Formats: sequence, structure tokens, C-alpha cells
Amino acid sequence: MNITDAATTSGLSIDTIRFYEKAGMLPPVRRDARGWRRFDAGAVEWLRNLERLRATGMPMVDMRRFAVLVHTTDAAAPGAAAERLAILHTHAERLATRRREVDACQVFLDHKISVYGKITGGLT
Amino acid sequence: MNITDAATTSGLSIDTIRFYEKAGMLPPVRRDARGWRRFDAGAVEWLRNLERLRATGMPMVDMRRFAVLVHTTDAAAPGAAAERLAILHTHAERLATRRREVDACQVFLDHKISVYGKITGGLT
DNA sequence: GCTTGACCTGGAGTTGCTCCAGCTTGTTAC
DNA sequence: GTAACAAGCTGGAGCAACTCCAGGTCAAGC
Repeated sequence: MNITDAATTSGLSIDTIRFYEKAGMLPPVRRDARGWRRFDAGAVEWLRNLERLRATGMPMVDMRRFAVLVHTTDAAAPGAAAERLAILHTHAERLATRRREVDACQVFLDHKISVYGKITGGLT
Repeated sequence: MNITDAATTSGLSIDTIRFYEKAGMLPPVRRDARGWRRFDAGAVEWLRNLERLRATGMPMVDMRRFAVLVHTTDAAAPGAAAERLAILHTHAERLATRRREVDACQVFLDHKISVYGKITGGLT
């Protein structure tokens, strides 16, 4: 798969994929004879996961660390699996915070929309 | 109220409040004899609202526009109320998107945590 | 053989903060 | 009275995470 299709499938932009590669957040990306990036199913799956994580606010430094850990066995580096788990748990807490923020803002918006809605309705 | 208390109460940092003022996102901020910023209840309420909006990803340009519109009567500038409402509706859609992203990521995390949890559990 | 299109690289620009140096101004401690 | 401290001020640099752009390569189609 070429970079355009990888971008479409993953939801990341072409520029972001290149940026993530440079930043060490992707496993080594293969190239064809022309030097173009080629993405297999596993690589695209990884991009999709990164997209989910960044859309929900995981910092790049965590994504990079996670990328490194995923390709480390616990036998080779004891504690790797535990650290991976810790990163995911930290992000789960971030998600919970995000959800609370979204809920609070929803209440605020609903209130304001009903107030402004009445004003607009009254004038038009 | 001084800037430290305004920051604590609103959830914005002192630097962010100053930055927002410079960026035209606050109604004119009063100063005391020393030149220090003073925030009354209304100003702090506005800061709290901005905090909710930025935490949920409203772009600065919309916050600024909203700030301008809030101090505009519909009589003075026809359509002001409608535009204010439109900004809020746009943000409500952003919230819906955010919620979907959070949900999708939650599913992903739950899955990964259960998989990695088993691995870690097996090795320790 | 020339144009088109997909890709490449390196680097500049953008958004939204965040941090810092250097200064002023009251207040408290000696 | 003055030294030290705390709280605030400004202007500007730095940073995260992209995003855009100029200039170049290379295979394919006309």
C-alpha cells in the first residue's frame, strides 16, 4: 500500500505519517525501488492505532515509547510489558478526564444555546 | 480578585490568562493603581467558560469571535446573535466527534489492556 | 520527448500555549 | 531606613505537534 492509501485508511495525513516516521513512532518503513514508502497490513494497523491515541490526546513522547516497547519482548527487557501497560492505563485516565470535560461543556453549550436560541427566536 | 486567584478559580494558568488577554479573547481587563489586573465575578465566569471551551478543543479564532459577539447587541449588528449560536452549534458537533473518538479509543485500550495484562500476569 | 502525477526531502510557518529574564511595587523584618 | 521577599508586570524565546511549501526524482501515457 502506498502512502496516500495508508493516509486514507488510517485517518492520518500524509505529512503526519512522514512526521511520525521521522520522530521514531513507526516500526521501520519499507521502501520500494524508487524509494517510496510501502505499508503492509500490520503497518497500517499501527497507523490506525496511533490515530486513535493522538485523537484522544496521547502525547508524542508516550506514543514513541509505546512504539519502542511494542517491539521489545519482556524476556529481552524485563518490565517492558509492565511499562506498556502503564502507558495504556495513564491514557485511560486521560480519556476519563476528556469525557468529563466533554460532558461539562455539553451542559454549558446546551444552556447557552437555549438562552441564545430564545433571543434569536425573539428577534427574527 | 487578583490573577492568581482568577487562575485557580478558572482552571486556566496565569500565563494563559495573560495570553488570552493579549489575543483579544477577554473583555477589557481592569487594572489597579499598580497596574495589576483585577477580575470581578463576571470576568472570572468568562474565564471559566473559556476554559471549558478550550479543554474541549474550540479553536482560538472561534473563542475570539465569540468574545467579540458577546459584547455586541443584535440591534447594533444584525446577525450577531445568530452567529454566536452558529459558533456554539459548531462546537457541539466537535464535542460529538470527541465523544466518538474517546469511545473508540476506550474500546481499543480495554482490548489492549486485557491482552497485555494477561502477558504481564503470565510472566510475573 | 514532454507533460502529468505520485512521491521524495529539508525547512519554514502555525497554533496555542509555557517559560524565563529583568523590572516595579508594596510589605515585612531587622 | 533599608534589605529582603512576594506578587505582579512586559517582551520575547522555546516548545509540541503538526502543516505547508519549494524544488527535485522517476515511471507512465500521449
